[in-house]
Amino acid sequence: MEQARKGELIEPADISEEQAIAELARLSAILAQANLDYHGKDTPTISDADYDELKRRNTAIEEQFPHLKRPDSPTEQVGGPLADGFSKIRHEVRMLSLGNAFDDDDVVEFDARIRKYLGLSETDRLAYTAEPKIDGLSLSLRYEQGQLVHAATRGDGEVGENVTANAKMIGNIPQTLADAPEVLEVRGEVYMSHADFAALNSAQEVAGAKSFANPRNAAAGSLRQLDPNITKSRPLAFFAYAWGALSYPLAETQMAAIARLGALGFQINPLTKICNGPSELVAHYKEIEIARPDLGYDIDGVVYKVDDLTLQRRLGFRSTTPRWAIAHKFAAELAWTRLEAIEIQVGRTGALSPVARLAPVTVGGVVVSNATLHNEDYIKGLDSKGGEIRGGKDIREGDLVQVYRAGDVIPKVADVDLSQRPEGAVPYVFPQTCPECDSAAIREEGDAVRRCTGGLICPAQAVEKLKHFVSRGAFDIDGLGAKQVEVFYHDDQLKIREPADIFTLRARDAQALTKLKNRDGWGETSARNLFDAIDERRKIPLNRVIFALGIRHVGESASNLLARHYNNWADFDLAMREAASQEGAAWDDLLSIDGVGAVMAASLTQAFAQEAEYASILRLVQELDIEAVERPAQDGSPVAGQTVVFTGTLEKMTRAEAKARAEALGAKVSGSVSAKTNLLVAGPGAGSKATKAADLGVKVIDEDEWLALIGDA
DNA sequence: GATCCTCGAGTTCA
DNA sequence: CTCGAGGATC
Repeated sequence: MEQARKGELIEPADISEEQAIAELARLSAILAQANLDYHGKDTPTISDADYDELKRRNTAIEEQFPHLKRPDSPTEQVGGPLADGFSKIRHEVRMLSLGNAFDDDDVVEFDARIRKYLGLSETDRLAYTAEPKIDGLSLSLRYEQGQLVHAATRGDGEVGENVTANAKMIGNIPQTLADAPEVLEVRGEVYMSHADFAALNSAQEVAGAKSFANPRNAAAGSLRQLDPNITKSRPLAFFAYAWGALSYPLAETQMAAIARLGALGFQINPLTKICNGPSELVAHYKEIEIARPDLGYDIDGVVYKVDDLTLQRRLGFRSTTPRWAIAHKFAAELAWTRLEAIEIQVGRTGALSPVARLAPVTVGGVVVSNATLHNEDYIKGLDSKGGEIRGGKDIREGDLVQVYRAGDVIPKVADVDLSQRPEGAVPYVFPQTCPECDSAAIREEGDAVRRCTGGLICPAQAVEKLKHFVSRGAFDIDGLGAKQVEVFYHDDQLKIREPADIFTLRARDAQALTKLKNRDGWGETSARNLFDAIDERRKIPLNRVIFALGIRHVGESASNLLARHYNNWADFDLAMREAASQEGAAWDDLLSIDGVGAVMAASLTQAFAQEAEYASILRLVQELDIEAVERPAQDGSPVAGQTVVFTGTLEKMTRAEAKARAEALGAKVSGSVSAKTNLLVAGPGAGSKATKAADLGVKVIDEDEWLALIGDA
């Protein structure tokens, strides 16, 4: 924020009215941005002192020219996120992502998988739709009684951002629909054409504004404007290709449903075509690939979907992707650049990860200067099973390497040009000791990663553990992000070396020579806010605490299972210590949890058996008020005391979730159907268990009926 | 024992 | 987003 430097400011008293107008606009923008940075990110972009100074200046000018006060004046904003951007909208039907195919074989496999799942032979007819995959950003439009009521971005698939006002500014999105279902969510892609993109960028240049790297960035930037008038001035368009919630089905096939959307007034892609079998799909893919440069908009692949909607329903979903669709991606853009150095990073679990430092190069519209090298074998040109990658060529410092962005995101090294290898380049020697703490770095038999054995002695591991501790699914303390934790770790006075230290920070600050509020970038208010935010988190649910401990193999999902099983800290703590011998009732009980195996159990109990680590855990727990997870009353639950078996694919919950939920309701969950079974919940793909249940006269219901039964529909 | 699926851990850049 | 690996299922 260059312009925010105090030295460049003119004294308010000297400025003209014109200058005041410009200055108020500028201050309002800077302060709004600072607010966003402060609340939304780990590191404030300007110090508290600068912030206060700018705000004072704003007030002074407003007092001098009251009539120039802006409607969005910073003085009118009371604390809190001034514009946390957009409100949130929960999608009634989740917005999923797609699985990927990278070559023709993947497409053949996709078809084979579906046929197997549906019980079709190779010769049975199975139609797919194939359409270009637009490279923009997805948007969900909700219409009620034919009126556009809201528009939301994909977000994390569950909750998106409310961009209704902006969506209404997009020319080819209808605001009203004639003859549509009472509820209709239309999904599609917002994009910008090449011509419009070029025109926008030259206009930006003339106006002295920054230009966009590519049409997708331009489209994303234009849709996520707080001022809809800016969106209006940007040439955005929308292709419809799917739907979410619906009051009645649009058609019986994908193709007909899309045609219906076209008839309702949405732009649909003319290159959508019915294909029978993998060879026709691939043929259409090649056609689209040839047409690609002349389409006038960016696409990054071709999407295949099972055409028959009944079959789509039968195929259902995996956790984040539908089984009935796949995206066949075009080869990623490649670029050659020099690999300047290989550096080693140490992660929370001690994993040594090699990273390539590259001479900056543009790949797919983004400047890349780092790339992941995964592990020791990857550098050598070996894959996990001892096979070869890059034709077995190893990577050396100084090499000319070809990089691409996997999934258009993560930079990787695709190839090495041996003819350009500098003379004297030697094979990379992977360190055998931790570069941060010099402890031995050991690679377990059969493991791909080498790990630092320093444990808590290793500063890198300690810092990464702390970063994990304050991360989103864990303690998530406002104003204490990864950056701050690292600073505090190294601070001589306010040292935060383990989680418990966070909670003693306020008390220790009171004793410190230089109090936090007197330091650079801090002030009275921000220091107090931080201490308050920390105190607010003392009361915390058990599952978050377990996750925050950062025990290897125990992530968010396992923490939820454990918390539900043990219900409160005292019981969990006791069980972990009793199970330390890795035998006996407590150990068996731990392993009986669906989703917990021997490896995870051993990792867990070790953390509680190891003296220093356990002491650190106790110091933390002492500072907290850990909430037991709610265990719904079991009395009167419709499944209390019953034995339930799940089989087939569950679509709305994982098997582990289903089991935990059923147990919470007092049911016993078993793995096989027997005479004692009361109920079988069968998803698609159920096999022998369903047959056996029928033989034994056990009641069989599907997932939806189950959810309705337990009142979770 | 093979195979499918999900989770955990690590990674980049705007 | 992707890889590796743990866990469940057949």
